Amino acid sequence: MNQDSVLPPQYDPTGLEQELYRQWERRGLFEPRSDRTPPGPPSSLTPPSTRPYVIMMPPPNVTAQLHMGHGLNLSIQDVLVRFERMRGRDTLWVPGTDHAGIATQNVVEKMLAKEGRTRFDLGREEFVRRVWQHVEETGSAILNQVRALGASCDWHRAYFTLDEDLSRAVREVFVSLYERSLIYRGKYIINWCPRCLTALSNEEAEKTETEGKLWHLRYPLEDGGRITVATTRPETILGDTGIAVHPEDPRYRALIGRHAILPLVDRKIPIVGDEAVDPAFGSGAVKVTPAHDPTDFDIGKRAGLPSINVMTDDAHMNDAVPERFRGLDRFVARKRVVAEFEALGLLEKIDNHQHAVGRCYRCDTVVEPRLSDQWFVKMKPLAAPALKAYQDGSLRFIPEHRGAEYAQWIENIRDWCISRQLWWGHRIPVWYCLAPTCRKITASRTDLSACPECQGAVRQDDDVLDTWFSSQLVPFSSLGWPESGDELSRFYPGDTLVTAPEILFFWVARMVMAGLEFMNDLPFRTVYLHGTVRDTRHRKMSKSLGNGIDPLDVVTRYGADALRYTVVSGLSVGTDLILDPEDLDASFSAGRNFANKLWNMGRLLLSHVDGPVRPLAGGHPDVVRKAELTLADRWIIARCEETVREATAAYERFRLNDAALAVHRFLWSDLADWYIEGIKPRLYGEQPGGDVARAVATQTFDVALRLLHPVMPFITETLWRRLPGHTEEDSISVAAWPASDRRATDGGALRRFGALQELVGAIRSIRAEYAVQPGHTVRARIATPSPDIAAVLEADGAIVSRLAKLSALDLGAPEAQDDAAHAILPDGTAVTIPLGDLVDVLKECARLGNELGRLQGAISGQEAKLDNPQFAARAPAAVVDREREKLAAWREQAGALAEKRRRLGCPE
RNA sequence: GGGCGAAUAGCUCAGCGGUUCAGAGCGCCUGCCUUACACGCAGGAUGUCGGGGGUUCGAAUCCCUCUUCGCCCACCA
Repeated sequence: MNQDSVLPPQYDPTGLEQELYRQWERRGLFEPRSDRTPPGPPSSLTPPSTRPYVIMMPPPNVTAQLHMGHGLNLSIQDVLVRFERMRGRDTLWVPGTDHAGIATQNVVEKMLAKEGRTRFDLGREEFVRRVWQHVEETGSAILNQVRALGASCDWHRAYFTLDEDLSRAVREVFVSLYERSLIYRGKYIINWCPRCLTALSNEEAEKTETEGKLWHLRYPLEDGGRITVATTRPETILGDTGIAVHPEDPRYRALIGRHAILPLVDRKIPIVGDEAVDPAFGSGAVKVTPAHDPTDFDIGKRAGLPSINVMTDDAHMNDAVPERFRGLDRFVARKRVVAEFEALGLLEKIDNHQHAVGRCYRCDTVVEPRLSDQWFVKMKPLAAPALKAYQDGSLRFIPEHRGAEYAQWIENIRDWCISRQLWWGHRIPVWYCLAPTCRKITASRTDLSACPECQGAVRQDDDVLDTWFSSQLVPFSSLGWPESGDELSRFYPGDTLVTAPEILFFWVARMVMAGLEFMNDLPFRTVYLHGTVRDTRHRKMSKSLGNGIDPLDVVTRYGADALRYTVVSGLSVGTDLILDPEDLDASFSAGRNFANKLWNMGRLLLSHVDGPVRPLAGGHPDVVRKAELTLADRWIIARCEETVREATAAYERFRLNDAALAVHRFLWSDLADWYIEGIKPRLYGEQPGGDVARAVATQTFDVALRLLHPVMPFITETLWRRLPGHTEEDSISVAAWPASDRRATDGGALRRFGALQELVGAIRSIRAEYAVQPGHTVRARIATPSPDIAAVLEADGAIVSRLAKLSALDLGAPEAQDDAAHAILPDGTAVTIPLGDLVDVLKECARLGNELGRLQGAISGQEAKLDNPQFAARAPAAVVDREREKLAAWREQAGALAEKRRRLGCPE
C-alpha cells in the first residue's frame, strides 16, 4: 500500500491538533472513570495508588491571555495527568478561572476611561454588570487557549470563583470563621495602593530594593535644644505625633517625657521610650507617625499617641496638614517639606540610603502604609496544623528546599487583610444595623434585608474579599462543598499541586490551611513548584518588558506538541526555563523536528505493514521464538525495555525532562538510526526475516509512542491509531501504560550490538576521512580478539555491511598492507580497508592536485608582479596593498589545500 | 540583616564519591537531496567541571574559604 498519497513527508499539526482535541472531549476521555482497567504488571518503582488522581489547575485570570508561564504550568500538569490516566488510575483534572478582583476591575475601568467615565459615574450595580458582561465576552477565550495546548481537563467541572456555588462556599467560610472570632474588623496600618484605591495584603505589596535618601532633620525641643530624627518619607512629618528613643539610650534617656515642637506644624509632641527603636540606626531617635507606618502605629499604641492621617485616598495631602501643603501629591509634598526644613536651618544632612519600598503587584505604584478599617483573618490558629503537616512529612514539596520557605512563612505568619475596596468580587457578607440604638453587626450566609436583632434597616459592607479568599477554597468548593456529596468524598483530597513558586504564599499555603480547617485533610500531598520562564538575559518574561512569548503563537507556528516537548525536555526540577523571544526557532524547532521525525518513522513503518502484523503479546515481542530474532531484534527489544523502566521511573519522580529525553533517545538514536536503518534489507525482502523485523519495529514503536504520549499527545495519537491492532476509534490517551517485562532484558545483546555499533562507527570514520561517496561500497577485513564478536559477525555481519556500506566483510587475521586504511577499536578489534576500495580518495587527490597547481602558478605570477620594481614604483599604494592581500589569501588557500591532501594521504 | 540555591562545551542544562563522569540538545565545521524524514543522514572540533585550600587509594561529585549570579523572608525609621 502506498501511504505517500495519504501521508505527506512534512508533518503539519495545523487543524489536526484541534480536531483530535474535539474528539477527545466529545468522547469524554478526560472525565474520571472508576471502572478503568487496573494497571498492568508494575513497570515502576512505586505501584500506582488505587485512589483517584486529582489535580487542581491554578486558576488563570478569567479575562487574561495565556502567557508562557501558563504554557509551562499546563504542560507539566498535563504530562502528569496523562501518565496517571494511562496507568489506569481514575483521574480528574479540574480546570478553572479566577475573577481576579483588582486586575479585572482595572481592565474595565480602563475601558470606561476611554469613554471618559469612571466607575462612580455608573454606580456599583451597573459597574458590576459591565464587568460581568466583559467576563462573558472574553472569559471563554482563555479556556480555549488551555484546550489548544492539549490540556486534558474535565471541562464539565470547570469552575469560576464567582460562580454561585463557589460563592456559597465563600460565605460559609467567612461566616464560620467570623462566628469563631477568627475574622475580625480593625483599624490597622495596611498597604494602600493610591492608584487602585484599595488595600493590599502584605503579599500583594512587593518589596523592591530602591535607592533612596535618608533625611536627618532637627526638631526643636520645647525647652531649648534640638533632637535629630531620620526619615525616608519627610512628608509624613506632618502627621507626627511623637518622637521615640530607646529607653536605655544614654543620649536620650533624660529626654523621655519631655516635648518637642514639630516644625512646619507647630505641634507639641512628646518624646517616648520604646524598645522597638534601634539606637544604632540613624540618629537613634525616631519620629512617630502612627497613621502611616506599621512600627510607628505599634509605638503609638503603646505610648497612647494619637494617629493623624495626612493623606487622601489617592495620596495627596489632606486637610489635616497646614494649608500650604493641602492637595499636594505626596512626592511633591516631600520636596516641599525638605525645602522648608532647609530654609529653617533644620536640615542636618541627607544620606543615600537603600531600602525596601513596597509596590502594588498589579500596577507597580508605591504603596502607602495607611491606617484604615479593614477585615482580617486571624492566621495563627489556622497556621499551626499547616506547619505540622509539613513537619510530619504528610505535605511534601518538590524541590524539597521550597518546604523551608513554606515553613518560614507559616512560622512568621501575620493576620491576613482580606478586605478590598473594590466592587468586583465577593462582597463581604456583613450587614450593619442602621438603627442608632442597635448598631448590630451581623455576618450572614444569606442576604439580609433587616436587622435580625431589631428588624431595623441594614446596610451591607461596601468592601469585597481578596480574590485569594475564594481561590483558597477551590480544592473543595469546586467539588460542591459545603454540600457533602459523592464527588467530594471521591475526589478530595487530591494528589498533586503544580504551580509557580510566586504563589506559594498567595495560594498554596492558604489552600493547605483552608483544607485542614474545613475538610480536616490536606487538599494535596505533593506540591510541585516549577521554575519561571525567563528570556536569554534571565529576566522574567513580562508584558511590561515586552519580552514575552505568546504560547498560542507558538502553537500556531510549531504545534502544541512542539511547545510541550521543548518546555518539558528543557526544564529539570528546580531550574528556570530560558527561552529566546527574539528567536522562537532556537527554542521550538527541536520539538517540531522531533514530531516530524516521528511522523516519518510512522510513514515508513506503515508503508511496510500492508497486511496484518503478526500479533505480539504484552508490550514486547516476546512470543516470537528467540531463535527467530536476530541480534538487532534482541537489542532493540532490550533497549525498549530499558526505556520503559527509565521513562516510567522518571515520570514518577517528576523528572519529566529525563523521561522525555530517554524516549527521544530511544526513538531517534536507537530505533530510527540503528534498528530501522539496519533492517531495511529485511523489510524490502532482500534478506529473510521481514515479518519478524516488521513486528519488532512496529511493536517497539507502539511502546515508545505510549511512553511519549504524555509529552506529545497529538502526534502520538495520530500515529498510534494507524498502527496495527488499533482503529480510529481507539485512543492512546487511555491505552495501557507499557508494562516492564523482565524477559525482554538482554544484557548480552546490548553488549554485542554495542560492539557492532563501534565497528560501524570506525568504518564510517574511515569513509568520511577518505571522502568516499555515499553510494560506493568498500571491502573491510576485520580481525577481532573476541570470539564473541567474531561469532556475532559470522551470524549478523549483514547488518554491519548494510550500515557501513560494505561490499564484503572478511574475517580473519589483519592484512598488513600499506595501501590500506586501518582502525583499531578499544577492544583490539582491527579494521582494514584496502586503499584501492577507497577509490574516491584518488579522484579527490587528483582534483585537489589540479587546483593546487593552478593556485601555485597564480602565486608565483603574483610574486613576480610584486617583485617587479616598475610595479612598485608606479602603482598607487592602495593597489599595492590590495595585490599583497590577494597574494596572502592565495597562499592561505594553497596551504589549506596542501593540508587537505596530506590528510587524505595523497601521493606527492 | 537573616535563610536558601546555583556556578560543568559558544548557549540551555544533565551528571552529585569510583565500572566510558567529562555528557545531551541547540549552535559550529566537513561531506552528502543515499526514495521515511535536508524539520534529514554521516563524520568532526570544543571544556585544567568558577578561584584557592582540605578529606580520600580516588572528587565535577564531600568539607572549608573566596568570587560572581539568582531566589525567599525581614517594620531598622
